[in-house]
Amino acid sequence: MPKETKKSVISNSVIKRLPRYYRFIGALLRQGVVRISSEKLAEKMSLTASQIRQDLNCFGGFGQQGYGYNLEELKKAIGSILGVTGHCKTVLIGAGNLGKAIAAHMDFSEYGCELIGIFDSDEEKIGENVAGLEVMHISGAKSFFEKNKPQVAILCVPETSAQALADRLVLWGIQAFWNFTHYDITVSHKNVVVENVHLGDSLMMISYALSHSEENE
Amino acid sequence: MPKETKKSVISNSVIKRLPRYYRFIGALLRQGVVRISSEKLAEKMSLTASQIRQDLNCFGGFGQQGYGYNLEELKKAIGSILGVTGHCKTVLIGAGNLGKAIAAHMDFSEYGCELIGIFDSDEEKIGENVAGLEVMHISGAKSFFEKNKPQVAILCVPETSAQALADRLVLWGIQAFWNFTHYDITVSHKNVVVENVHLGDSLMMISYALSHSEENE
DNA sequence: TAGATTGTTAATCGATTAACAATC
DNA sequence: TAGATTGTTAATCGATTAACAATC
Repeated sequence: MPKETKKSVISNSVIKRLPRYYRFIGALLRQGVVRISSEKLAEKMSLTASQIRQDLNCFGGFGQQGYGYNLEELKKAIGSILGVTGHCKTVLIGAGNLGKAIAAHMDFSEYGCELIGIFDSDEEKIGENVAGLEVMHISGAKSFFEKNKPQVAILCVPETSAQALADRLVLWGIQAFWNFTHYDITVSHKNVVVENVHLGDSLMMISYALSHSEENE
Repeated sequence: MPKETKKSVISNSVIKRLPRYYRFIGALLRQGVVRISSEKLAEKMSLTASQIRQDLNCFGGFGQQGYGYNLEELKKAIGSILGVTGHCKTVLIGAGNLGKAIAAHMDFSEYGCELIGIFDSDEEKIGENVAGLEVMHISGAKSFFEKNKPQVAILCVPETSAQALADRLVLWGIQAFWNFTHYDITVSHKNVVVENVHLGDSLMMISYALSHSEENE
């Protein structure tokens, strides 16, 4: 029987690796693999066996000496650690190109979330159907929040409105942001969960890598 | 005069922080700030002054004792390090919801890239206008690549086609991937630049954080 | 039992922070 | 010149890797 929650504080480096484990384990299961040793998994993921064992042992002894790890068990365990079995009530703010694509593209339930409302300030977009939901005007957000108590806000608005909006959303009870804007929410709201998807930063890393690899050729 | 390229190998931790510096410096400039000390900047960015000085000194002495850093100079320096002045030729593969949104939403030139072609395998999408470009059929990609030599591929295809596609693209000369699929390109193509935008991973981090913060309340 | 492989402790490595002399 | 603040070296901290005894 695995002893859960061994360490009281898990380092951020470990946590950030969990979704990747979860993905690889899922893929292996789909291929019909039943068990795997830390060494074999390490090889597949380009990690060290040591790191895998250390990482997993932060949460409990999921393996068995001489056998390795049972993948089904492991997937369940990591899934429950990541909270994918939950359903955080989530709203999308900003139904532009990107917002719509996110709403339509993501299978929220697979990641422990549930999209329950979409808001925009543009009158033209109100009433549009996006991912099975009607876009609502932002002016109705406050009462919607009071009634439905969403915890997560997806921010897909222009940078100029992001700061003021984030302030209001926190006031209205939002506990976490999935932030697609350039605005750095963490700086002003220290006690709120923020996951930044700075697409521009990510793209710049590519131009950095390319401009510096050319030098070596 | 700043002495460029001081360290021969820059650690990844430093590089990943550069885009954030670049954003903050840009914002400060827009506010009319001319110079800043490492201490003040650290405060604004929730970092330590030490770290900022260490980071910047990997690339050269951009500051001046007793004065601090000139923001305009610094922005130019970091921009040129990041390669935003270049224009990596970029193609988008997959003109679904997400692909279209990325093409329309990103100002590629701001990040040192240039979108020169969009491909899809769905006959229905061919000819559609996305971000000023006509969607082309993937069957024409090879000759397009030979002629135009794109370096970067944005991958917005279903996971099932990602692996085979990545293999072909590498064969056709793609040097970097901006990867929006679940497939881990790095594992099979070690010498290619890969920047992953695993939106699912990012969303899971939110459900993790929320499910664990509730325990503390 | 013998072999395999974990869980865990100890050693190493790298990144961050602190301190301070150099200097604008 | 005196004050401010950098660039840089040294100290600390944390994360990764190696090693091995425990055990299935």
